[in-house]
Amino acid sequence: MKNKSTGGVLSRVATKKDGGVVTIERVADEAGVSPSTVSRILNGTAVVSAAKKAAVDQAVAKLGFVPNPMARGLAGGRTLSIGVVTQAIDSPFYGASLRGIEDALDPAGYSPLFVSGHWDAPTESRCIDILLSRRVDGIIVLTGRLTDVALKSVAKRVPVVVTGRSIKAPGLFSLDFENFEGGQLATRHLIENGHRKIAFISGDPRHPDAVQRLMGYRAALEQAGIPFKPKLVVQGEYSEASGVQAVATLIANGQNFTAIFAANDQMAIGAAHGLQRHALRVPDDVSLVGFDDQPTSLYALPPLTTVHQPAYEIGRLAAEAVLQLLDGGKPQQTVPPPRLIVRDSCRRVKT
Amino acid sequence: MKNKSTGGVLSRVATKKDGGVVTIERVADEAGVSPSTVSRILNGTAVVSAAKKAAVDQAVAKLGFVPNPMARGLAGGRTLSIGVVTQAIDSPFYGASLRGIEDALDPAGYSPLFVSGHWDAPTESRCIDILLSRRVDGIIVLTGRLTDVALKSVAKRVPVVVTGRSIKAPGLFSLDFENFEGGQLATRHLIENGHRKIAFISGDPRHPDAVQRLMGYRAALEQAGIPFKPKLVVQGEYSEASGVQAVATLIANGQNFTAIFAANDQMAIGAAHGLQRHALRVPDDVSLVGFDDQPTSLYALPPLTTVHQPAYEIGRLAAEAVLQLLDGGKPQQTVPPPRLIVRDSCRRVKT
DNA sequence: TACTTTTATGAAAGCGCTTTCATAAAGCGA
DNA sequence: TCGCTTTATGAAAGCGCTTTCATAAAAGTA
Repeated sequence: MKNKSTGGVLSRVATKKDGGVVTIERVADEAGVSPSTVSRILNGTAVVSAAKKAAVDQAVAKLGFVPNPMARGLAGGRTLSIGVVTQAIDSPFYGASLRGIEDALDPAGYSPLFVSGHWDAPTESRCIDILLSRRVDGIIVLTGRLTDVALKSVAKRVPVVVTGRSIKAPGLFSLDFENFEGGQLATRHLIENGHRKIAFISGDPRHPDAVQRLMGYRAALEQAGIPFKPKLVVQGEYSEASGVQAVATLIANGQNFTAIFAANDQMAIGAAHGLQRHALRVPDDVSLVGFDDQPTSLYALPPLTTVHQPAYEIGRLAAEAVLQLLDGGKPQQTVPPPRLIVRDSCRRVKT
Repeated sequence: MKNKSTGGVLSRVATKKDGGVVTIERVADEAGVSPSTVSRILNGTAVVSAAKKAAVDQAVAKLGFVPNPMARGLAGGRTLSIGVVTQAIDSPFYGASLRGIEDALDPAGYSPLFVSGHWDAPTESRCIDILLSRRVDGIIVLTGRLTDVALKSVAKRVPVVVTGRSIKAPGLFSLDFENFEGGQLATRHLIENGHRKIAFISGDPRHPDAVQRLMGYRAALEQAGIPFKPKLVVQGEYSEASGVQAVATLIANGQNFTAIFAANDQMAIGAAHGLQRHALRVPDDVSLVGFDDQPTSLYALPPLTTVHQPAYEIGRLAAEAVLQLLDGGKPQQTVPPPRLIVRDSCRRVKT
């Protein structure tokens, strides 16, 4: 009882006195049943008489027994761990998703194993190898550069959930955000505010989501009868620096614009920065819209109008989906639709 | 050979055709030696004749053998995984450290297992239990709220490296950043620029690092012969929102100040925001210094002058330290000293 | 050459758990 | 009540690896 203060395992694992590590066998002895029975109760694998169950539960509590995940994994072929391939563990956007994953996995007794792909297909492939070699029970891929084919092949080994695209395959579930609609939403907002010369800072065209946002931008333009002007589109790479650079390019090219829509918040922040270097103020001279709604965008100066992407939610849903896949179920989750968060970085333009 | 394209394990693990999973036994058969010998070669546990080693190496390559970490862990008592207790996996600051940890652990064949403590001692304690129950070989605690005593007790079970404080104990290594000096540095910079009314937005007094930064602030004041004014210190909690709030408090209290030093960048950004709400401009009306040098601070408007804290480096060093601890060595690493990064958020004040 | 000591290698015993497989007990219909 | 299926439980066989322990061969000593 004295150990209660520390809360749990902390006081029991690998303690040599009191006769060594608490194993399932010791629990069985204590409860007067066989190890098989203990295992069955622990995993709910079979019906066991109420009396024995009570005895075992009590023994488990008394001894502070915690099953050894390694032994479990070896014997049962499961590791209770889910591999998560993220692109950059320190990206503000992915961070929220990771937390969502953590939160969903924890109650199910699963642990996430994070690896970073660094936006690079070979690295990502290596990451998956590492995860596979660690025998994870399932894999979550947060966007990434891997081809659909490669993913499908991984899905033949373990259940896979991938975000940011939509493919269907056995053992594979994809969770796509409506990037097209998001792009449309943002652009439309600008148009409704009277803007007609709207620049777009795009992401890497190898990202499906970047492409879709661009398509959304073009669609909104078209719907409003505004001709698409290729020169107003500059390619960035989702970093602040590339946002700064994009603005420099736009201005160097002598482009005329009253608004900028950046394909993510980081580039929008960079753009704000770049604009300031050219003595252009947001929103007085140029309106600005971002994409993602990262927590910090609320504190940008001025606070950034942006398309909200439910990063935390996406992580949570992805985790729930693998869990279902593992259960042999058919996941059905869908990501909430994009919402425009209107803040102070846009201004109505007089026509 | 056809499998080469995917790069590795991907093509081998758990493949049922070709006779099932490749085990050490199959390798042994292929090489014409016993499993023991293969194990010895794989781990370098004993001297083995060059001929057999060559045969085994070849068999390993041919079969694409990858040892099962679970079996390894069960048999050898090691998991080749390191638990990492972070406070918030989605904090921009910790992200960099996590990447540092990842980078240092990977080449050694170890994998990090991340769990979030959410700045809460009981949660943190539970996290450690989870890690322990997963039989991690070592633990890295990034700051956190746990008492020194609790940490020492954990260190009795597995090697522990903790950042953000300095305690000495067997099996425990601490990696402290010179927060005091950092605080001094920032404050001194402000003083050198003619400021005498310098407000300080502190962190939670339960964080040793927050306290030390405050001490540094006071020390710099004292050295300059500026009397310490308690009313100029407002407590925040390391979030943007609390920075906004702190400025509001300062102003509501009718405090007079020409500069603000915030104990972290997030609060500094919040403060900039709060100042703007009161029509105060940075740096024209109020100079601002942060702490941490988060990547985004470069893109704040104006770019934030701040104290650089080598987050990535800290993670890397911590990981190297656990690895050494596991090796039975005595880690010696020290964190690089704080550096002031001067950007545009400060202005010289006329005296 | 006959002996002891060292060395490379294999056989086998676990690590702690899950999961058949077998079995004794219980339930059931007639 | 008897023979049948159903059910709860235990014994035991692994999961894939590491690590004693034992042993045959090699090396060293006198």
